[in-house]
Amino acid sequence: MSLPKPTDSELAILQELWKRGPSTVKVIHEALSAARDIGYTTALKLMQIMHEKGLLTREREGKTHIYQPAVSQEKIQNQLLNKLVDTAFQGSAMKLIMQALGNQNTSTDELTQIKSFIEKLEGGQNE
Amino acid sequence: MSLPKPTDSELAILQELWKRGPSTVKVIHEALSAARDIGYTTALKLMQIMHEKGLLTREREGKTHIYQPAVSQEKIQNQLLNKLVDTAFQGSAMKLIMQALGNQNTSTDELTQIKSFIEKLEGGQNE
DNA sequence: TTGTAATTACGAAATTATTCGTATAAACTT
DNA sequence: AAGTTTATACGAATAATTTCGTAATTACAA
Repeated sequence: MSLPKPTDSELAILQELWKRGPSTVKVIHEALSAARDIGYTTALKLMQIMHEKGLLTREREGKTHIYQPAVSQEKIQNQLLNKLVDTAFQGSAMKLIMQALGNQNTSTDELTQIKSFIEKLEGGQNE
Repeated sequence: MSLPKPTDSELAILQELWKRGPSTVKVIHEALSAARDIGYTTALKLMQIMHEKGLLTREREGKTHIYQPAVSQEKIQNQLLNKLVDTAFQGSAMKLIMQALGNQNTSTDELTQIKSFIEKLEGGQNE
């Protein structure tokens, strides 16, 4: 049974939690406020919903709740990546990668890193 | 002024149109029906909305409309890719690429293609 | 213990996306 | 021309997401 795909707002909250570690609604609300107007109870409600869905765990600490992601960043990234590959790139990860390489102006340094990563993969596959 | 981001249903319709070329609602409806249950008027309405939004152009031919994408596949792919990089990979295309390479089990042949594509990019950047 | 501030819980409004029923219009058939 | 078929247009129901106001609860302070 797989986890529900986070909505855009939910993903923004997960990002903050991955970055900051376990946090209160207050902290997350302040972080989100930097990027856009959002009421406190809106942030609260979103986090409550995420908790119900199983995207977050929480723990009571006095009167407040401390929230944490219940899923790894990598897992969610892969979930979103798979979806994009399927819906926009005809299921071909290679197409997506080429497109990303071509249009995201990656630095020469990064290109080198990617290349050596590929070589490592090739090594692994042959032996 | 940029084009609106297509929703999931809209993207599915764009995919069919990119694949098949200019098509009627009837044809698209049949294509979508292969993947999931969807009423004819639902498909029609979606395409009408996409036309209003500027995602599709259309031309009358007798009593029917022939629809076409008003945007290139590449452009939409980049739009979605950019969004994913921003919202899920901290703005780093390289992170996304590495993640895709690691988890989408790309074949050795494809890896080679990607590598030579990178080399071409590196060449272009240095000269 | 009463009051105040901070936090959560709840419910519902607002927004966006999806779905489809019914009415209307156009073209073809007889 | 009247009837049949095929398509569009329109409006509204349903569903999913986002939003926030208000009430209840908790902890702390006076």
